[in-house]
Amino acid sequence: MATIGDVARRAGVSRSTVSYALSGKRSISSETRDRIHEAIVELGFTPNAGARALATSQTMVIGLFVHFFADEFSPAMLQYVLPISDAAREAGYDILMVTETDAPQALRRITSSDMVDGIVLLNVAHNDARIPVLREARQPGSMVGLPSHTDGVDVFDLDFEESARILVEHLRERGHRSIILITPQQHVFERGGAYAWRFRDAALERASRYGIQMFSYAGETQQPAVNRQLNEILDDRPEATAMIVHNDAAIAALPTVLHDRGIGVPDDLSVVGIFSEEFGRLFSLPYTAVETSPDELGRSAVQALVRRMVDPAAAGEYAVRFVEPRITDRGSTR
Amino acid sequence: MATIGDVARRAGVSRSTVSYALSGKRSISSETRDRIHEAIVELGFTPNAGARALATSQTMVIGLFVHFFADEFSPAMLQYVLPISDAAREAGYDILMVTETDAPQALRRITSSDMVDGIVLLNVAHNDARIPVLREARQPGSMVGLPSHTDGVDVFDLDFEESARILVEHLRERGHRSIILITPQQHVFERGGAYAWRFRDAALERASRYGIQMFSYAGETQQPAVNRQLNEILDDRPEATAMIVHNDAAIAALPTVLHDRGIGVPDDLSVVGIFSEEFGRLFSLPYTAVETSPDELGRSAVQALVRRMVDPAAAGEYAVRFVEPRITDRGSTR
DNA sequence: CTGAAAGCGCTTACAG
DNA sequence: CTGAAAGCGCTTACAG
Repeated sequence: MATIGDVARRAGVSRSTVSYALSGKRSISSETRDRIHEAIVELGFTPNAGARALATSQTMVIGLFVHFFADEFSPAMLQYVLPISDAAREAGYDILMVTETDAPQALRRITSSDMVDGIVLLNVAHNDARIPVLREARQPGSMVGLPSHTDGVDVFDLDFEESARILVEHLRERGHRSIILITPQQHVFERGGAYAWRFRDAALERASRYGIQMFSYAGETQQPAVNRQLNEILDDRPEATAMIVHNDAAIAALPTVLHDRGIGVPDDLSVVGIFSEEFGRLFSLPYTAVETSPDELGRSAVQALVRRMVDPAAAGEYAVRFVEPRITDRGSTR
Repeated sequence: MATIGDVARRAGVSRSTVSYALSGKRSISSETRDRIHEAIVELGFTPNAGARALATSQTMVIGLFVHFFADEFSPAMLQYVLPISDAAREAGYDILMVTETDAPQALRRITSSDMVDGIVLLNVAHNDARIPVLREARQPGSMVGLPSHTDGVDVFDLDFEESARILVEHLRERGHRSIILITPQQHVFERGGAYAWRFRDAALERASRYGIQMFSYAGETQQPAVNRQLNEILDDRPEATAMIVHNDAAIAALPTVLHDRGIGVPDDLSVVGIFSEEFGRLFSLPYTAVETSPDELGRSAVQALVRRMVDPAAAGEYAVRFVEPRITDRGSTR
């Protein structure tokens, strides 16, 4: 493979001149620049990334940490990964994707060997074991999901409390006084997925303030349990006139279940959910819902990280930023 | 950050000795080894990946190229990505994930800057623009999916011809003489997804050999078109007693459509498909199907690549390997 | 069993 | 506007 030395020789200049021609960090006469460019093309030269990283202490790579839980409904995760990858590339970074089970150890390995310039964490839990490791790393970190301790990192998440209030309010305005709430799976609570209780608690609080009856259930994960549970809940609560679903597996299964029972939406039951537009399209979900904006969240996390990698001093205070929930009315309530 | 020099000084040895202690490439007295180990722990030393890559010409990173088509039914892709990531890590490699639209250019960038030791391609098309670039690269390449030109790369794919034959045979044995075939979307054919016509052509060939009537349709991609089309097809072909579905979006929608029409499986219609076990679980698909084995395919591609990266000479001839289809009987035929 | 030195391929002050 | 040289942090023949 051609090195910068080969290019320099061919162009009859020094290696430093080639380097500067490449970076544009000092002015070069147009003649030499042309000769260098020619030599580069002829030799098919591309700077070696490792050498460059060693010289500059910059890898132009972002480490992306994703968890995939075998027992979870996974198609949603991709909606975060893609915008993150796109946003990174737009800023000139590549993505090192890490899916290891022992994420804290992998995080230590990747950061302390300086394989990346920054870290994005997905699936962040309330007491996330990756956070202390990240805080000790040289590289800045950014994430989607709210951990208990947010100092030293940039945090982005949907405003789940407000999302819950919007949906309860939406149903209250339409006169509903008895509502079923399907929350994420029990293990999401156990694992510390803060969005689960942030949404549930806000919904319960708002309901009780209005004297609305709310029946809360932690959803099942896998079929056929999901369908069975939905049926049991509907049997249990014939008085409920509406349903709030904060659970991907449950909402994806709901159309079939309701259809089987001959329950019409919104005539017999009002249904609202919280999911991304793309998820809704994938499963043809006809329900009014709060948009979870994975695209916006992923991109924001990368942009904040890039700002900090480029200029740690100028990036300002670390912050928790909540994306404002928007409701999309699909006519599934009345 | 501590360097190998810091460790050497602290342990009172030379840098080379530290390096050899790390790699185990020559014997070290147990005393010095202990002193070195102590110094490493005290200083929290981890070798710099860039420096190591520069010195060894090995990055221990694999480039993974994935396409995500906005108009495609995407949850299936993740089933390949995960096993690939796992298999890579087991062999000591990390994954650089590239999702760029202009994949050929990205591939050239990544390989010629020596960011990776090898390449895995997903979503390979018949006339894939990435293949010529890959063939010119220094790094070996491995892929899932069958391109028109396979020299210089390792290729893994399901045996789609045999899959089609197995399913036609399965229905023929049960006396079916009139079968609907739903193939992948039209754009999959246009884009050169060879699996689409390999399966379809083999199915048609086998059907015609037995004098079985087969009605072939290219499936729709997005809802609500998917449901509408399935209904039209069923209206069109009341004489059909069975259905073969080679289309993720269609098979995911099928339970609802059949239910709505009051068509019982297998009493009124026999249905077989071709999808992974995990995909079937995700959508609760009750259909007998050929298993697509994304796990096995992804892992095999990585293993072949690792063999070639470790010892290009010993890895032997490049080959196309087809995974043998296995049928899982879920009782949806008779 | 261990060390001194060269080299991997870049970038960037320092000089002119 | 350009060059010679030092340095980034490793590994690995070469010597002893």
